Amino acid sequence: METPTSRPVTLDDVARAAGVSRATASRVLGGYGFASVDARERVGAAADRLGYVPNITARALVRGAGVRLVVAVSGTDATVLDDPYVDRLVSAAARVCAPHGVGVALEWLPLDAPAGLRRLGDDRSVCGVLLVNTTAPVLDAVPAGLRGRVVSIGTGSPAVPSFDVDNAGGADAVLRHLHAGGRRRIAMVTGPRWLSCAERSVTAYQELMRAAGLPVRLVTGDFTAARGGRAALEALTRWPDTDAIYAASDATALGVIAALRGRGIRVPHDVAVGGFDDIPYAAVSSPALTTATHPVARIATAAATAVLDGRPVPPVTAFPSTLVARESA
Amino acid sequence: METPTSRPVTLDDVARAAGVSRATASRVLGGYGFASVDARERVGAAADRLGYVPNITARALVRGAGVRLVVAVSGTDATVLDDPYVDRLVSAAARVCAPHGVGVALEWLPLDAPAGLRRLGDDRSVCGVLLVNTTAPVLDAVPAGLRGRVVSIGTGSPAVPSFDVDNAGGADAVLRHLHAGGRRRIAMVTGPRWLSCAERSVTAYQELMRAAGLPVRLVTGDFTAARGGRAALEALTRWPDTDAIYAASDATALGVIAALRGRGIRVPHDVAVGGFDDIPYAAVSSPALTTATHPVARIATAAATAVLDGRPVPPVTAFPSTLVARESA
DNA sequence: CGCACACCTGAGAGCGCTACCACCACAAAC
DNA sequence: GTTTGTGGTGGTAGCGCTCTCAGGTGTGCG
Repeated sequence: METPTSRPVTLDDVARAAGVSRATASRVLGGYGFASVDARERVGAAADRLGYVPNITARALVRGAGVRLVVAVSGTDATVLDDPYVDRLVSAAARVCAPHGVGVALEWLPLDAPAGLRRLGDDRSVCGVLLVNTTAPVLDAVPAGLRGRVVSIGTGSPAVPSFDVDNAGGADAVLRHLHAGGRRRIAMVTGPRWLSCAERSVTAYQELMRAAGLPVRLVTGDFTAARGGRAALEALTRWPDTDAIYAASDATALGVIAALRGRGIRVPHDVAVGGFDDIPYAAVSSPALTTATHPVARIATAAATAVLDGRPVPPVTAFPSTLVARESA
Repeated sequence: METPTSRPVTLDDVARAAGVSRATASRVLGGYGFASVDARERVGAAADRLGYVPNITARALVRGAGVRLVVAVSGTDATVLDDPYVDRLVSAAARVCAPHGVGVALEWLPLDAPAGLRRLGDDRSVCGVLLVNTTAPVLDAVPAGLRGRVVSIGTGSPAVPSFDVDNAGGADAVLRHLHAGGRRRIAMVTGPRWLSCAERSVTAYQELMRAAGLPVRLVTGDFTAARGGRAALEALTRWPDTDAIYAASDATALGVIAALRGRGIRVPHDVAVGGFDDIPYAAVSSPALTTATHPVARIATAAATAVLDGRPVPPVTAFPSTLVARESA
């Protein structure tokens, strides 16, 4: 601020201005070790008089700390990065990381790519990794150097702690609501079948149907609206008496509703529709979508915080999912 | 990979393994300066045999380059960071930055806060700033040290180049479509009035209405669905004969449609609704939303690339917005 | 033969910071 | 008086990398 030259202000400048050594200035600004009240005051004053901002890069280098948190999303191709769910995750992580001087990078991790993970483990500028939508083989391939710096959002494993919504609980809540509403021939549009965390809601569906003596009607989806619409039509073709459709995501459910409307099928009169996620648009769809909550931002925040803190975390952290009953079911 | 100790592989290790100096190894791996074919091969082989990954932090320090790109979103409070639009921006930026070893941080920039900007300018670990939804005063407060490293998404200024969708063009396209459909009493739900890039669509609306001899009916919104719904009701109360509503965002439009449905007003039969953004859910809403495209990811990609490249960019880059006619209008 | 001009290489000086270590002053304990 | 802290301080060795510079070796040309 005061420097006539535009040369950035360094710790040396502050130390000199305060009449102390660089070591003392570092101690004061870093808030560790001893420093007299006098020194603290002089350094503090000099620092904000000069507009000193510590150089995160230099600090990270000497401390051996990373400056990037990588969000690695597994999937068959790079289009998995286009999912609004990923957007939300990245955004929440970037918000948590900002005050720590850490930035977030987003990468696609091919399903069969331990190589990509190894590179992340060997990269000293990476302070942590958030594995998203990953599978057991990928989790098993996590290199030792990454242990403790990586958490999974979704599928977990003994080696990698996981953060996720209670998929089974959320599915259960919506399905019971459907059942309580008198629906007895409930089809489900799933997420990608290779995604084991998504399979938990499929399992919940299957168990509930069997327990209630109801038919199991599964159609594969991929969380997108377009695929959801096609899946709904497919379900109706295979089982014309279907009176409810449970979709594994709200986007899927919205696609389902649109497809049903296109066929002149009334929701919820003819077919009830339930979703999962409670995205902002669920409340304003027509009809308003009955769904279960998925606190994506909170999950990402917790996961990023865990990595940033570096403290050990429990192997599984499940966030509760609660029913939001609206009009569609 | 081969190292028995888990000590990370450094350039020194590679150089030693290849039997050359660190300088030569650096030249080969950095791809600059001269290096014999022999040296190139030996260094390359050693590098991937040892699993060498350059330490971005050290490189950034010596080069004086930053490792973070900050997305700073202006607004009256921190809730502006919850907007899916911001999520999309951050995610796209994070994707572009990843291969460059740069991470993205997300911050809220209070509307009256040049201080926050100055700190970013003095921070040597910040390689660039993406200013989002900002205002002229903020733009004027951009410190000299940040010039050339900052671009704006939305409002621009002589000092800061901007990237944005052609707001006026998109608004125009939707409004003309409304007019062509026979609508003559068209109300508009705006974005936040302090946001000058959003005001461009308001201006387009006003000009078109005046040119066509139609009444100007403005209600203030804030891009959210909830506010859109309230705004629609307000418009209908003030001007009961309104036959079309143009919303400044798709989220707003979805809220408008939900509110109209709640009042038993048919869309588009009684009131036509047009939006702006063409979010994924616009295609599956009921009725499907007529809107104009807003290539958010492309804009963010271009903006981030511009900052990363560091080359001068034209003062204004406008991305075309095209009409997507669906059912709601 | 000498000179210019390629191509190629290694030594080494930092980038800005942290943290280890040695040191000093002074007070309390022996 | 000596020992043992204990608060406070500065010197300085790096963290891993880039890049300048000085110094090679070879080839073409006057």
